[in-house]
Amino acid sequence: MEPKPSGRRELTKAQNRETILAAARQVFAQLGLAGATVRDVIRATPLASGTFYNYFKSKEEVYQALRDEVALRLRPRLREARAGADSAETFLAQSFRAFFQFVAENHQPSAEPERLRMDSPEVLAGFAELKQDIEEAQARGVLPPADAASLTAALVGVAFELAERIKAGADVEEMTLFATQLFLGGMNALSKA
Amino acid sequence: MEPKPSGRRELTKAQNRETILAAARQVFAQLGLAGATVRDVIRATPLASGTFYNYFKSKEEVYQALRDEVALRLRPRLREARAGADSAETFLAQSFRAFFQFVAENHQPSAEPERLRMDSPEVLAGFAELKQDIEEAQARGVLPPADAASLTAALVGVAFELAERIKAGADVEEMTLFATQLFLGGMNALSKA
Amino acid sequence: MEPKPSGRRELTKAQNRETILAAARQVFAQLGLAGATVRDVIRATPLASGTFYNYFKSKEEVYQALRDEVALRLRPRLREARAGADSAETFLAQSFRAFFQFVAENHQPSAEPERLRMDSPEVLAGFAELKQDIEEAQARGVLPPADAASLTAALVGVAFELAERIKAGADVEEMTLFATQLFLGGMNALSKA
Amino acid sequence: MEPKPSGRRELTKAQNRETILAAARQVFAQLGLAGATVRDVIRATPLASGTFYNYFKSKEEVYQALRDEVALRLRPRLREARAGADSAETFLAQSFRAFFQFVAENHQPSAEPERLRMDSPEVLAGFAELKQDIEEAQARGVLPPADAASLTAALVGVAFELAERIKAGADVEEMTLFATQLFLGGMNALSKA
DNA sequence: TATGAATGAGGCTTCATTCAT
DNA sequence: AATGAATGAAGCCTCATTCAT
Repeated sequence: MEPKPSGRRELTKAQNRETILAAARQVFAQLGLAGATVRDVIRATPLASGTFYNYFKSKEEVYQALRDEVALRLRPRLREARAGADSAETFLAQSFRAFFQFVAENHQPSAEPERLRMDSPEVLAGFAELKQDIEEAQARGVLPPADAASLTAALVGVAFELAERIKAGADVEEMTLFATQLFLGGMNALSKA
Repeated sequence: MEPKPSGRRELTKAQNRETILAAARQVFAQLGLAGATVRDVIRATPLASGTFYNYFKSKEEVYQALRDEVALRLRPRLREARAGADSAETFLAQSFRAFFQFVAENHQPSAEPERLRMDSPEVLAGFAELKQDIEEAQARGVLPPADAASLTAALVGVAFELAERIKAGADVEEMTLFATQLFLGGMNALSKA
Repeated sequence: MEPKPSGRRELTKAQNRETILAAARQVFAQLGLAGATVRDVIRATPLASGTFYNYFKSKEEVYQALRDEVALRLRPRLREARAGADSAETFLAQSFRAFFQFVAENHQPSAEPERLRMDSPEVLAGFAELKQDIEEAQARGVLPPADAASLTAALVGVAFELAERIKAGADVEEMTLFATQLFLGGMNALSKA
Repeated sequence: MEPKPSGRRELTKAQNRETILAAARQVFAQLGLAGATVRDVIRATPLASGTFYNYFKSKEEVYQALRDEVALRLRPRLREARAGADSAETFLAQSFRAFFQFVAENHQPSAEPERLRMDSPEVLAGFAELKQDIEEAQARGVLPPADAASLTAALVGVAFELAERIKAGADVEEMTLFATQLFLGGMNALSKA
């Protein structure tokens, strides 16, 4: 009498997971991770409270999934941006542009300026990847030599901080140009020291 | 509802406030702002629960006091560092060194790498001050011209990100040198563009 | 934060609501509304503290539910009592008797002689109904003319005050007779004035 | 070196007590006895919290003092009203008029329609006094015979209930006339039964 | 006496989580 | 798998009251 559990069920499962993630995205943006509760997330959903636990063990797990999702969407774009780089300038400019564009597309005005925490496996992997790409580029002579770890940190720092200006309305190209020239000149100076 | 005989009267008001702040510093470091509760803070204190509310209205208020306190100790050191600068190199080197030294002295190992939120009035004022000093240094010819807002953001981003390396054990002088040269070369390039 | 295995599932929702109301009735009678706390009510129940909030938002809401419940049981009896009245005497006697009987049946010895507050919608509706019935009875000539609002107030005042004597052990019939004659004679006098 | 504790001190003491009572009157009117706290009363005062306990042991004690104060001001007026009564009509009319006038003068618009509780010694004494006066008046032939206890209850009930109408703006003389005639006719009927 | 900070019991409520349906 | 009522630990905070000054 029951219809056979076709693809319909699978779809529902995936949909429920997405429903929860979407609600969490919104709730975290409004309330911050600290302020949000599992209840808040559930309430922003047509689902029942128990259903949440079929998909996630805790608020933190959802948060983590959200961060990974971001990294998952961002990393390929960054990798691609760096892939075709045959000069320091293209390496930098394409990387910054890709990041700033992503920020511009995805940022949602949030009551909580909660800075993205960057300790999830996916995000850390993205950083490691960047460091590795820098080292390779240095080896290929595309980037001048300099301590890769510090350089990675500096790039990340500048990127995140200028991203705040993007969120506040600054122009993507302008920020890209600024960051690119800063690092072009800076790396040049570092390699001569 | 009956108070106990006490004896806690030996502690002055200011001392109690300090006691709470110290406990909060430790608790937030261990649990993070999100994870910590007012109860946790009180428990890390010899005081009674009600006493907390004689000094702070909420966890957030303590947190804010803590951030302001940091800014209050850091700002004079940064101002002083920049005050005597008669060249771009000294401006940058002394600023970075002061900041990195402060981080090295004050950082406590924390389970939560929770990045300092930078939206407290004191911290924001520190940023505004930096931007203004940069503009003045540019006017005096000490720093080459470039968009001061973006430059401030970039300096802050690099400083905070390299500070993480300091916390992880990196050398203050090394980081100072790296950052200084990065920006010396970078600003030079920017001013020529 | 771990719920215990339960077993409480045998009680239906409606039963739980009744359980809380019954406990509240008892607790309010003993401690008075002012003195009672939500905790007291919960403690007089086999339920968990959180369960209370599945049914009522506050102590006041329970109190209100209790008052309405009383009015809900009393009003039909009073209406019925007045319905068949074809003379002033039956109108009054049956009304007072119904009320005094209700009080005698339902009163529980209470530490707090807290007078029933009469501002709940249900109770007010009961008063309005009485006033209307009085006006109709006056129109039909069953009751002599007199200011209906004042008359209602007077009837209510006498009924409530004599109810105290009932609670203290006075006889229902005796009080009914007293009140009936008082108003028979009184209304007569008023209609002549 | 200290000025001798003249009458100044006595004045202050009495003033403080009055200050607290006045604050309590207001606070109870706004918040109701149940809702008001000692803190609320203190806050409505320029005094320190500890000072409260030099004058009263608890919120209830203040409340009781307030009720007694009312009874203390009302009783003499009622006694006087009845003193000169040489007929049932004057006995009733002067009593009701005195009471309604007192209500009209003293009532303050209150968020809480909290009915005056009538179990304080002072208030009960007032009732006993009334009952006694009624019995005396019956003995003198001024009032017709009827069960004095029930009659007292009925008078009180009507008086309090019509007082609500006074608070709502009804006219003192009108209510006095209504109540007087009701009881004149009513007692007459009762004495004949 | 007056003050007001300290106390800690205990009020109110929400929370994460389970589990019978 | 989905539901949602029940649970009770534990959060938040206010309260009455004391007592050193």
